[in-house]
Amino acid sequence: MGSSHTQYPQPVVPKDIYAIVDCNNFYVSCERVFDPSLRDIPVGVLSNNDGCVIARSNELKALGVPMGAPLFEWKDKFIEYGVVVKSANFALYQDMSERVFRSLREFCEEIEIYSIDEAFLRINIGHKRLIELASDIKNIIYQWTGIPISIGLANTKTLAKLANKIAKKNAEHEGIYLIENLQDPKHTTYVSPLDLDDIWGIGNKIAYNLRIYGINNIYEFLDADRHLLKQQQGVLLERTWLELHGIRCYPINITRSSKKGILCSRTFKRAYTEYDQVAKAVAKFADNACRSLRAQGSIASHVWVFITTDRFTPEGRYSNSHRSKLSQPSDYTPKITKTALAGLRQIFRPNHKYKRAGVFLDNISPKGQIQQNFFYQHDLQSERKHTSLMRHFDKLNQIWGKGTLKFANQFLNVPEIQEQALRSPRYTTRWEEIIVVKSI
DNA sequence: TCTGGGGTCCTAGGACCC
DNA sequence: TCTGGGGTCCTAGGACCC
Repeated sequence: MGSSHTQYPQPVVPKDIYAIVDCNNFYVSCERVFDPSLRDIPVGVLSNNDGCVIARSNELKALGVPMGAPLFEWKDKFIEYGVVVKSANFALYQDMSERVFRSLREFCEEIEIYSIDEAFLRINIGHKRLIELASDIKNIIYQWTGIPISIGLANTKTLAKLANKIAKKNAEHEGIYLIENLQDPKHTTYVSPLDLDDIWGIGNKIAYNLRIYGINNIYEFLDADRHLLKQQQGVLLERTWLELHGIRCYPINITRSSKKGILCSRTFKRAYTEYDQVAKAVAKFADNACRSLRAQGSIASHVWVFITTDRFTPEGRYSNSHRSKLSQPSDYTPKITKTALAGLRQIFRPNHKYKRAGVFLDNISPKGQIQQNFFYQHDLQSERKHTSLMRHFDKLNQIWGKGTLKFANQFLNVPEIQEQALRSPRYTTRWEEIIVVKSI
């Protein structure tokens, strides 16, 4: 036996475990909650302008329809297979998302909302029957919201994401999978068929590069030299490697951090050639971006505006952007809109067919924390006035519906920007569209 | 012809995620 | 005819300063 004086590093016994809760085919599942006739048939949800497929039911995936499939290319196949497509209804999805997370909090207070359909949970190891607990969560969420979920359990976020992928792909696990140690041979059956880019943090490009180094699958990646990975691909890949070995690099962030940039942009249904058409769109995007900015209590100091012609037509391609620094950081819609439009003036060129535009607010900081610039002290009073005006503006639009109040520069006489022929009613957010359940 | 070195800040671009 | 939108983080390189 070794000397009792020798100190060996003890294996860390985790006190908790991470779970990722992922809503299955979220947008499709939301549609199905309110329209049961969509169950068990291939369903797709479409992007703005009903351009391409952004969510697919399992039945649609089984037909080989990829993410982002353009509707016009697939139309005939869809008709042949009896596929139902729906226009995206983001207000509904956002509302359903909040319901799911509210329900999750009944089980666990330490939640990080990672995306509209995913959350990380920190579960105390005291719950030793992990699978049973996960199973309870899954059943209750379905019961309360109608949304099916999958749960991956592991010691790190990256492993939990991998476990989740396995849970989804292998029906026998009923949507729940636990990885304590990825090297354990019991996982081989499920891990071997996965590709490098099934790992969270490894995309197309890095998977391609790894293959060049002779790393072709997850097990070869695990055996790779950590320092070499860092040297060739950077710290992010090193962290991925560590996380797969069970070493935590990414903790669960319970406090929701505010956004560091806010973007609002759209592809137009038809190309615009006139300045006024593009300007109207830009004004609308600036307005939307300012709303999110105020909603998180921030101000921005930089305003980007960008325009671009159709990316699929090579001839006459033009795209440009302009960045302005505000004299003072602001959340005031008229000021930001004016700045965006001034930027647009700089980059707009006639005789182009513009297909897309956007406004991006950058260098964001919390409101009220910014030091007043000495030279702008006299603006203080007008700023207070602006703040009060925007508060009322937001309040009224919240009560009476988005778009009740608008600024004049959005009233240029051009057609509506989006077309969503197949959108389902906003069941949960609009009184006039809510489902009426007849009582007996 | 030759022509320092180190630090910081900013920006653009790339890669990833959903 | 018709091809989404909104984020994050890291890094390399330039500007600028001493």
